Amino acid sequence: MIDFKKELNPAQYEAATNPHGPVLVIAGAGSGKTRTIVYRLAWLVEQGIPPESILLMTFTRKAAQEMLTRTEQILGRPLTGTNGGTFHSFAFSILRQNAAEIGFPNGFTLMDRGDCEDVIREVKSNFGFGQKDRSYPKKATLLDMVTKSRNKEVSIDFLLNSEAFHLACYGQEMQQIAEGYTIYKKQHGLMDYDDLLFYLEELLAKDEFLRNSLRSRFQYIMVDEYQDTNLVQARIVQHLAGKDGNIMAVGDDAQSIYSFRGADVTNILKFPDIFDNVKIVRLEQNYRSTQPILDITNAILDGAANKFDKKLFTEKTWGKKPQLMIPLSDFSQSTRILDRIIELQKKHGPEEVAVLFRAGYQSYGLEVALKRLGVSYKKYGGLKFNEAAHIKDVLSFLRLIENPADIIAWQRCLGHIKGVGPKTAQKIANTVISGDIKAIEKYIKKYSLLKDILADIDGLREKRSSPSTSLEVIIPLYTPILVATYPDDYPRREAGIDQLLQIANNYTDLDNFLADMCLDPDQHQEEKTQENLVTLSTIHSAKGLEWKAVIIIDLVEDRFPSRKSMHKPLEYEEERRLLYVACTRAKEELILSAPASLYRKNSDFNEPAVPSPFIRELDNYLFDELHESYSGGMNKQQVAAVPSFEAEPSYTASSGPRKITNPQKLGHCNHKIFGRGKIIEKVDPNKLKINFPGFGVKVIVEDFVELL
DNA sequence: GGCTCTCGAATTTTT
DNA sequence: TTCGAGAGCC
Repeated sequence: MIDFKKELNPAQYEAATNPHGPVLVIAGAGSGKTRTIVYRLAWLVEQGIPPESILLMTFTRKAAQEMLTRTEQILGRPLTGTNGGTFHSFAFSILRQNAAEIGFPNGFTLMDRGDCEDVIREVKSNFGFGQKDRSYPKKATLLDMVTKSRNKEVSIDFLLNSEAFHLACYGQEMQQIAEGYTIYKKQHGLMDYDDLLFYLEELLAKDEFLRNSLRSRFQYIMVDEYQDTNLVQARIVQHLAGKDGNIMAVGDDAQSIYSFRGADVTNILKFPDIFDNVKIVRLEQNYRSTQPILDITNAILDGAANKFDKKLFTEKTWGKKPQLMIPLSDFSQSTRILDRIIELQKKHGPEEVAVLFRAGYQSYGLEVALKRLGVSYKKYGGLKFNEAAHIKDVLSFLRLIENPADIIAWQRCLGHIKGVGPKTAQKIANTVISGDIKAIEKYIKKYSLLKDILADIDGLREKRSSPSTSLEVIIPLYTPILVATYPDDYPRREAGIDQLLQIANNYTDLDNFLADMCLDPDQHQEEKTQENLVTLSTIHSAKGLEWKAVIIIDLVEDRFPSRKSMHKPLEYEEERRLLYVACTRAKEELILSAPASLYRKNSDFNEPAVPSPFIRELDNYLFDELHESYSGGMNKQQVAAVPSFEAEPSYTASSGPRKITNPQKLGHCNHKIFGRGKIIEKVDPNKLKINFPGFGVKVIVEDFVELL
């Protein structure tokens, strides 16, 4: 038996052992949220609840797996039958069994982001939109708007007016594209990520029998990261749980970082209104981080426009102050960070170090440096394995085995034939679907490769072969295409296809394999990597994880917060929460890095960079500041070495919160001694505040610089 | 209809 | 610099 009272604090205990009815757990960062869920699971099982009547909804499948594994550990026995996963994977499993009922009698194929963009392009060109207009929104933008309007459940016009006003004149056509997109998907048996949720809702709403059977099957429901659910997800939860069900929602409004995809914090706020007799439990004691780290994270939230009523506390009052590193450039940042990784791995263990960043591409420099030194790493976020062109190519063949109506896949497969583009591919596909043997023969005569492709696909469909067997047929067919298309790097891509074959070995069902490649593309990559590696991760993918030492890079304007969010208050605030999430991942050491300049591909110059406003507004007693010297070392609080006019020590933030300015508008200038610099703001009538890479911020009389 | 060349725009986060 | 879309030629 587990001594729950001893293992949990009173609030955690209350949440974990609540016998009946809805519970809302407001769990601050590092407050033992996962622990509470895990003990909740264990408690339910010890009370004699069958594990298969528990449904655990998380944001990634990785999180669900981890919770189930930890529960098994403390229970000391396997937990069979518990359903754990993401909303999307849950939706897929229900929908594939009830496809006909929602208008997909022949089943459906799940599309990833790239497929959706292809459909959008197709629809757009069918309408003939944007043919002469070079500034017409791109397919990616169009898809963004279509899916955002769905996820936020607002009209396209409303969306454009509120957050993309420059596109408002395209509203009418976008609306048509959105409708055409919906029709196209239905006609060809395709679904995107949003469809999984909306069709599930539709099914639950109209099929009372199914709804009741799911309700009686899942007596206990837990939803993690509730602040990141969107409206339709919240309604799905209501359908599944009923008004007074045994539902436990866990979340933290300060960690809401997915509003760009329609997540709505009000879900958490309205939870007590929607369900009856909600018990609210607050977890406020932080068990993860030391006090100096919490001081800085609390300060970051303090700057929020709509303040969070939250002050985390810890008993770990000891600990090192966080450090702010100012490398000379983003290029040298990689080397300096590499030094720190090695040092921190020695101190805390190789697994306990992570480098976090805003966007996937920001780790490229560091990845090159790591590879050069032969240091292995694991990376989360950024480009996905299954987004590589050659992987998508191979998967398209498999998709045609499942779903012959999948025109997008036909276009990918047949596009490799010389002289066949999207239009011809579509014609051939339609001929094949209609079964007009004579017409097919004609095409085969014209395009010799077509014969093999069709024969393989037909053969595999008839035999209903396993995913790996099918791949073994497809790979020899595809390899010549691969070699011809990518003459310089096909060996690397071949290795990727081998890896895909490894993954396929774990599946018996082609349907599930294809869906998982969209729903959870990374899981097997992770298995493949060994333990004991430093982690590189986007902040979004780092949610819910923790390390002893965390390094956050590229904390400069335009990169973090991203340029696009600078002038949109809501997005700007989300960036702040994102930084909050990043910093609260650290248990013992936190290092922030704000390079003084950024390399721009299109100019030979390193452009000066301004530290993120979130950093600038922090009081300087919260962290130690280190500057990179020209010899490559890091010096504490180094002041510019060159005699200067009114030199300011770089960004010590001594003056408290500073005004957010818009450096783009002020432009750049040249100075005889400091060289090229970025103008930050105008001070006095004739003085400028200028950031010179390597020298720091200076205030200089305008006449001494040459404006560029 | 497909392929290639040229010119213009632009650069997040994820299921 | 790179990507993507359009125009014009095959």
